[in-house]
Amino acid sequence: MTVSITDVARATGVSASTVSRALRGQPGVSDEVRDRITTIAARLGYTASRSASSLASGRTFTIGVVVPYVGRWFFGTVLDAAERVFSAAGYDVLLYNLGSPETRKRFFTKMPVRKRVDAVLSLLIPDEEESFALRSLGVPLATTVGGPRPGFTVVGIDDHAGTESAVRHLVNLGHRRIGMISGSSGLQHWTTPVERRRAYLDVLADAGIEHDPALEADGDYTVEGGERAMMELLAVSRPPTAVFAQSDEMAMGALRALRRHRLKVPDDVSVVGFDDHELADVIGLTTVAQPVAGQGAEAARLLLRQLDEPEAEPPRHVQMPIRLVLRETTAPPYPRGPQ
Amino acid sequence: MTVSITDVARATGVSASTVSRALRGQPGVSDEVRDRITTIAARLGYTASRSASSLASGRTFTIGVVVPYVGRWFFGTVLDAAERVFSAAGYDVLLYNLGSPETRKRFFTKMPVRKRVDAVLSLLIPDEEESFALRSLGVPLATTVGGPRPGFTVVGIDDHAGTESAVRHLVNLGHRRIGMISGSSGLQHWTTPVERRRAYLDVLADAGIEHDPALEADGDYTVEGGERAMMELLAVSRPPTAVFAQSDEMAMGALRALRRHRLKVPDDVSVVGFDDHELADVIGLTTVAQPVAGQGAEAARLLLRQLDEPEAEPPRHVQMPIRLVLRETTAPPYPRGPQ
DNA sequence: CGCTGTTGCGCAAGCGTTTGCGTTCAGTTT
DNA sequence: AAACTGAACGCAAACGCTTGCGCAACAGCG
Repeated sequence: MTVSITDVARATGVSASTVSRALRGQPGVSDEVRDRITTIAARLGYTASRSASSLASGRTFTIGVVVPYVGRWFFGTVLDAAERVFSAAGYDVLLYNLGSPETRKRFFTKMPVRKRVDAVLSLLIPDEEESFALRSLGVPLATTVGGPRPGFTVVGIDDHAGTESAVRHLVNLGHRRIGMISGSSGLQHWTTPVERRRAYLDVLADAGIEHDPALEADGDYTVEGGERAMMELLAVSRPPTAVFAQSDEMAMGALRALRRHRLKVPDDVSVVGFDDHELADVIGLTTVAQPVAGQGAEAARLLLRQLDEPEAEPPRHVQMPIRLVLRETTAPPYPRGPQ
Repeated sequence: MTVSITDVARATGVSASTVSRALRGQPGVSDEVRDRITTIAARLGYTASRSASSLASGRTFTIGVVVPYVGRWFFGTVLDAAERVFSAAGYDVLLYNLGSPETRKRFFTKMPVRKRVDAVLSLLIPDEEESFALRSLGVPLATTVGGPRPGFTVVGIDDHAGTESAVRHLVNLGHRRIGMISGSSGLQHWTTPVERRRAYLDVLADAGIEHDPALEADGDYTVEGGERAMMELLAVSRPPTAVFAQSDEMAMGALRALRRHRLKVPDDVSVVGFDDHELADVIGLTTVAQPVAGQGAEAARLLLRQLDEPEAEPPRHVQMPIRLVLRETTAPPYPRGPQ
C-alpha cells in the first residue's frame, strides 16, 4: 500500500539504516549512495512515517499551540505569525482551540498533548494549576499575553504603561468622567484585565479624579459585549464623556451602541481602544497599538531556541513596544454648559 | 521517565493487552478488572503514546486542516467552528497555514501530512494538481469555499446567486455605473472570484447596462487592497456611483479610501460587501451574509461521517443559505444634475 | 459427566523508524 | 608486509502500543 523505508532500501540495494541516515542528512553515508537514495525515495514518493520516527527517536517535531478562540482577530493573528515560524523550522502545529471553560478544563486534565509534542505555546497565560499541568509535560513552554510566570518564556507588553497612555490622553483632553469597558472573560487568573484596571485607577487618582464604580462595565472582549457594556454606561445618571475599552473589539461594540443612541463620536463621547485591530484604522479608532503578529513570531522563535539548546536558553520575559495611535474617536469634551 | 502501558499493567497485575483493551472500552475485559485498570492508570497519570498507537493501529486520530491565512476573519472563523467539531469527536487538529504561494507549493509537494492524518479539511478549494496530491493520501477529504470537486465533500454557497442579489440591489436603487472590487488572490483556479464576476456581468447585461472594464479593480481580499482598488476606481474619468466588493474586508478598505477622499457613503457612493463580517454591523455595511462558522462545522461533520462509514458516505456538495443584509452603505445615486 | 459455547485474559507478532555497535574494506602508516 | 586507521555500511534491538489467536476456566446443556 504505502511505501516504507524498507521499500526504498530494497530498491536502492542498501539497508534501512542507511536510508534513514541518508535522508536525514546524517554522516556515515557516501555522497554517491546518498544521491541514489534521495532520487529513488523521491521517485517512490516516500515520506517517513512520523508515528514511527517519533516512537523511535522520541522527538515528534510537533508543537502544541493552545489558543482561546482562534476566531478572534488578536489570537488569529498571533497564531498566524507563530505558525509561520514553526513551519519554516520544520515543525508541525497541533492546534487546541479552547473556546469554552469546559473544553479548557478538559484539555488541562486529559492533557492530550502528552507525548505528542516537543514544546507548547500557549496564547494566553495559563493559571497556576494549568501551568503545573503543562510543566509536567517536561517540554519547553512559552506563552504570550500576560505577566511573567516561572518556567515559561513569556512575551507580552507593558499593560500598565499602555493603559496609562490611553487614559492619560483622555484626561489631557479635559475629560473628568471617564468610563472603562473591561473584559474579565471569565478567567480570573489572567493578569491583563487586572493590570489595565490598575493603571486606569492610577491615572484617575493621579489626576485627582474620583473613581466612580458605576463607570466600569464588563464587555467580555467581544463586540457584542462592548455594545452591552456601553449601554450600561449610558444608563447611569451622569454618563461618561469618554470611554476606555480594553480591546478594540469592545470599543467597536461601544461605537455601535453610541450610534444607536444617536450620539456623536467624538463630539458627545470619546472612545479609545486597545490592540490596533486591523480595522481600527478603517473606523478611525484611537487606540493603543501593540505588535500582535510580532509577539507570536517572537514567542515562537524563543521556543525554538529553547528546543535547540535545552540547557543554554533559560525562559525569559520580553516586553514588546506599544504606542498610542491618535485617530478620530477622541476629542475634548463637548461644552454642554454647566453641569 | 514517563509512564507506559506496561507500567500500568504491572501495577494492576494484568497484561498490557488487557490494559489497552480496558482503556479503549473494548470488550473482553471484566468490569471489575476494567475499573481497577482505570483507577490505577489515572493515579499514575498514564496517557497512551499517540505515536505508538498510531503506528500499531494505523489510525492517527488527527485531522489535517489546510488554511490560507488563519489571521483573516473568514478563515479564522471557519477554522474555529471546524476545530470544535473535531476535538469534540476526539480528533486532534494539525494546522497548516499556507499564507504564501511558496509555502502552499511546498506543502503540496512535500505532503507533510502523509501518514500523519486520518482525513484532510481544506478551507480553500485546491486546484487540480493539489487535489491530485491530496487524493494520493488515500484519506477522506473535505473542503469549504469553492465549487464541486470530484472526490471531495465540499460545502459552500451559491456565489452566483449571492452576487446577483447584491448587484441587483444596486441596480434597483437606480445605479448605472457600478464598479466591482474583486480578489484574485493569486490563485487562478479558485472558482469564487470567477463565479462572482460572472454574476456581476450577468446582472449588468440583464439590466441593459454596458460593462465598463475600467470599473473593475483587484483588491486582493484585504483591507489595504480594497483601499487601493477604490482609489483606482475613483481615478477613472467617470467614477462609479456604487461599488460591489467581493469581500467585506475589501469593502471596508473601500470605505476608508472614500473617507480619505471626503466622499460621503452612501450619498456619493454606495458600497456593498460580501460575507457579513463580524464588524460589518458596526460599520453599517450592506452585505451578502453567509454562514461562515456554519460552513466550517458542517464540513467537519461530513468529514467525520465519512471517517465513520468509509463506504456508505460518498462525498457530496452542499450549499448553505445566503441573504442580502441591508444596512447603511447603500442608497439611490445622488442626483448630481445632468452628467 | 462429557460436550459445546462463552467469557476473560495472556502471548507474541507486528507497526516503521532510529541508533549503538560491529563488520568490512580501502587507504595510510610503520 | 603487517598493523592500524577511519569511513561506509549492515544488524538487531529498541520505541510503546494494538490485535489475532490460543488457552484456560466456567456455565449451561442434554
